[in-house]
Amino acid sequence: MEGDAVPKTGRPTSKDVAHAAGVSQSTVSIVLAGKAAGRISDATAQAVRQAADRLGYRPNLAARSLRLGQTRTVLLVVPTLSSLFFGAIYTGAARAAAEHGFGVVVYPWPDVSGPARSPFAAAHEAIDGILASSMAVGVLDGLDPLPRVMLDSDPRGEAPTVNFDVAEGMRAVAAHLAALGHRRIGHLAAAVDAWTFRERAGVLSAAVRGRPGAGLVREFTEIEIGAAREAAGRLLDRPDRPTALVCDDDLVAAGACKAARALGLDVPGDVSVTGFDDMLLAKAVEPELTTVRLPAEELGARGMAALLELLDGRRPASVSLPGELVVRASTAAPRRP
Amino acid sequence: MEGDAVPKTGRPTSKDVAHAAGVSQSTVSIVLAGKAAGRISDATAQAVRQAADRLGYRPNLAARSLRLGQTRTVLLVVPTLSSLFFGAIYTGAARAAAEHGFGVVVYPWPDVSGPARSPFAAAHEAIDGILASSMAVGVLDGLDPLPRVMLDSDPRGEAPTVNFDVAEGMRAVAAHLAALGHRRIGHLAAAVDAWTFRERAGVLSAAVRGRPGAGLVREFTEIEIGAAREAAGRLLDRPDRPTALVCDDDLVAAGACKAARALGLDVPGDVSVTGFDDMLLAKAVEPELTTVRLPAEELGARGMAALLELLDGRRPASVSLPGELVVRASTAAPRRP
DNA sequence: CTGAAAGCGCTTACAG
DNA sequence: CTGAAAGCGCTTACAG
Repeated sequence: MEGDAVPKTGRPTSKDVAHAAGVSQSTVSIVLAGKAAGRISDATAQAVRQAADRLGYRPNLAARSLRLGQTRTVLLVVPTLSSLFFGAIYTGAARAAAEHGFGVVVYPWPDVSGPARSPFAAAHEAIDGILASSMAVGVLDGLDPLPRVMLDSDPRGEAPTVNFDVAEGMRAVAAHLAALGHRRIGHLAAAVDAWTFRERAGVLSAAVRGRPGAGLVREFTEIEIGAAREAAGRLLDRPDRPTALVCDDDLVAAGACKAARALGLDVPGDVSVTGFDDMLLAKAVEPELTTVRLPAEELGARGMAALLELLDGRRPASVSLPGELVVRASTAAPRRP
Repeated sequence: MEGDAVPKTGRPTSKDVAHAAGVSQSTVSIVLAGKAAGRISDATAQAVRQAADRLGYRPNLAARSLRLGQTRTVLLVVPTLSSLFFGAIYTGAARAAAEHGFGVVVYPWPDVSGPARSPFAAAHEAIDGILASSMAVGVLDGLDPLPRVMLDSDPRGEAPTVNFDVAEGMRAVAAHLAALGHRRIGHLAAAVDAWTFRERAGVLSAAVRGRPGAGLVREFTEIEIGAAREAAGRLLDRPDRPTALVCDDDLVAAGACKAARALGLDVPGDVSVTGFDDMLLAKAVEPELTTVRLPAEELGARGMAALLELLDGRRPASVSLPGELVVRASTAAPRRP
């Protein structure tokens, strides 16, 4: 505690630790990197660790990055953070990254209300790889050739993908409704040009087309409560009113329920409604929503694992996570099938 | 386009640009930092910028950070990202930061489902300052003495704060309910040890105490739909059932509505319910919630502005953002006042 | 108006 | 088993 060289400028450096422990900077570096085994005597290693502790030493990451040519940080690009869904993806990704000593920087882009510049003009562009989720087609084209894994995206692209099996989820919705006896189906489709929504529309169309006597009408809507309500109203106003409304998102389903109620229609008595995602909202509204559970946190974690493999020089397999149908109170047999 | 020295290892450096433009590295640095005025001839500056463009040069941030001793990155610590509220704070903070060339790294902490380690053990700890929101008391104690601004936190701490005026918001709720004729008030209080909730409880107690003939009962609940529903059930089961339920969060209010419905009680006919936050949920449920609008995105932006001031050596003033009462359909006069 | 040099703090061959 | 040295890419005095 006596004559330790107190570093002049705030934080102690490895040089300070070396001085305090009476060894060289190289020794400090080797010990603190956990590479002492068979190279540094136990006594010396002990001394280094104690000195580091005492001084409160933490390595300067900028220097390490510069030397190593890598930052141990990856960028997560999501369309917005105004959705629990992407918050969950981040949480999963950050957890998986932390297990490997990596950090995650999120960038909502392109986000109307978010940062205006591209992720790569931002100050924190010191990055080893990119995880991008649910991007509209072409949004990421022509950008950095950094190692990249795509989440919830068209698997036919060049980058490895980690997806939900939305096709299976949508088929389960169609089968559930068919079993209940619904024949006139309305689809409240998200007006978002992304793989997942095209996939859902295609599967639902095919499923209904495959059933004799069944018909499908479709309206597009922003994923927003007011817009969803209006779109649902248009569907519900039709002379051949659908007995079931399949929605691309729980929020859209909430809007659909509001539209039904405004027309004096009971859910699920007069019209059944299904959602997609199974985030918090599905159980907050009344009736609670029949929906497809998409494990967003796991998607983030698996995506990060794949990216870490990629950074490690391996080629990760593309994976598809099952989406599970959760039947709650918003679906029932139609009154007059 | 002819004999440009193609950099060996991927990315071009300022040295490559210097060589391509036929100048020194210093000149490149000065020009690209925008400090050429009166120091470098226009022709030279032109040549540098063209060479940089052509090579696709982008400065290595690790090297810049090392040299400058600062990273132009700040850390945003929030309790969780499983809440739209904190997503909005991030969005606002990131926007304000980007305007000044700063990046923001979010860290949900302590978050059960999030990264396990403290923000300062994480890989991305290369940071100039900290913005922390809605932390439980003492959570940030004993950490880095980095410049810090607290959001939605006790203003009596050492760090500058940027807050909502929750006291005023809660007073508006109490006045609204009083004007409607409610006398028996139930408070569904968040079981979270944070400044904002203690403030709300204190203000509501005082407001009710100040009205002759009025009474207050309080139950604590996690901010979670199932827990809120149970807590609301306990309040609604009392012989002197409250005619109005004041909730610390819209999600809690949604749970309260469910509890009422389960008991055959109409909202707002038999019991009025108010929320707090006015995030998406408030308009997704039925009836739509009377609530206090808390401008979370603005909180993030103002907080970042304050932190940037602090990093600039100035001492920002603490600010308090008004929370506005939004009257919707979940409150009405009690049937038997 | 421009260049040569130092140095930020780290890690990793290379000597010994 | 340990140390001296080089070098990652940048910015900023300092010369000229």
